[in-house]
Amino acid sequence: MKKLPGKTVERLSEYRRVLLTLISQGKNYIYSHELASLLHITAVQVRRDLMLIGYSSGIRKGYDIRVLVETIGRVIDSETPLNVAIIGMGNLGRAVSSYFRGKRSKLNLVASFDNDQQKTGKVISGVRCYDVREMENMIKELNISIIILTVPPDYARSTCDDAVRFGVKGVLNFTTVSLNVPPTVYLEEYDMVTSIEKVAYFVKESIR
Amino acid sequence: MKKLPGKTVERLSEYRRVLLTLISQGKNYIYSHELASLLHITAVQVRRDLMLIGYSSGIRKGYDIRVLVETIGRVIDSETPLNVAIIGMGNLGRAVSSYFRGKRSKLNLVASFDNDQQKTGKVISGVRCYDVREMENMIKELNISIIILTVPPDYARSTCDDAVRFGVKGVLNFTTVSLNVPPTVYLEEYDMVTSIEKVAYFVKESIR
DNA sequence: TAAACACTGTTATTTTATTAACAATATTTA
DNA sequence: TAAATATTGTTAATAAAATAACAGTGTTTA
Repeated sequence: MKKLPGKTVERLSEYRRVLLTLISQGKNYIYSHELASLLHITAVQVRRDLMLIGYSSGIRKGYDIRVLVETIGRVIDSETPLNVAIIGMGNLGRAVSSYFRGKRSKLNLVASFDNDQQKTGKVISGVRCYDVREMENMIKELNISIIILTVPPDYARSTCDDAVRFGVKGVLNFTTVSLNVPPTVYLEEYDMVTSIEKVAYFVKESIR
Repeated sequence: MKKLPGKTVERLSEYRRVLLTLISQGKNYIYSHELASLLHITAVQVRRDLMLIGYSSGIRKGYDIRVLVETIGRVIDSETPLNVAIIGMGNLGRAVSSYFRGKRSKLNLVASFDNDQQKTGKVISGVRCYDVREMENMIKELNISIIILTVPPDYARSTCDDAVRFGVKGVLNFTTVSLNVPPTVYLEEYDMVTSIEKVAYFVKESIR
């Protein structure tokens, strides 16, 4: 299948998230307009995304939620599970760990790293925490291909460079520092201050 | 000034973030292509964004960083500061607090809320933590117009509804639950699991 | 069972966002 | 100081994303 636009991948992930909660609530079928309204988008958007992944319900009483979840998984999940590590087990690292751990069968959170001796060697928020100096060994040994970077700003660049050198292929950067990676590595950056400022901007504009 | 596209607002916030660190490093001027490369975008993008906010350097040796920061502030910041509260002081709430507190002069983090008696009444990560039952009083008393929602999923909807009822105008939702707000309220949602899945997708596609 | 309806899948259109092109001009160099 | 260069600001072109339109077809209703 042709590589999907990033926006579509994001929405597919969101579809699955709400679909999984609907399953747990005992729902079996869902119309495109229902799914759309749960995510504040249009039904056309939903149908178009599903068209892109080649999914068709055939019937006119909505999509079979289980089948849809499975189809989305076949498209966006890796066939063989990918191993993930969190670097920096401060508040944010621990938050990410508890949000994420065990949620997706094809993404295993296999390790975390920190330089604080109080943390290393222990299991924190469900993940074993290693000393950052063990990064090279563990990335190779555990075949870690994705890191989530939640270290203090001063350590961000060097830690990322190291991880890339040790073979990591994807980086999710939550630090306030903008990183550089070679073109063979996928980098996603998120800055929560930017999100807050965006909210503030539109609030300001609306109450003007 | 006409309302700016959300994407431009995001980039302006990012420009300012890197410009502030550059100032602290003693840099005074910056070319559009330098700023662009720091954020992995093109120089045209930068110049176009600045055009949108009506900023012109006049000279050909880059933008005066201080002036640019000030101009961006005039556009995206509220004239009178906006008050912000974090609801839910778990790991994520505390992380947001330390990322954000004191960073922006026009956004004051004035309170946090939790239902854990161990936390209420104390100052946590630099912010006073109130009992959620005090939300109505405090939102009104402190004139809180923006909330950052970092509560467990089960509390997300009701907490958001309450806050909106008490007068909040902007919501930044970090929970895994998709929310509904009236059209007068601005809602921004971020799901870190989606970001991780996006990274995983592109990693998987690149190593195929 | 026939007509009305509702929903899907897909193409066409519109809108938004990004990139390219380039004239104007400050700055640098010879 | 004159020519060459580099950078900006802006318009034009392109690309990407979202929306609208609608034909086709299960499904429901009378």
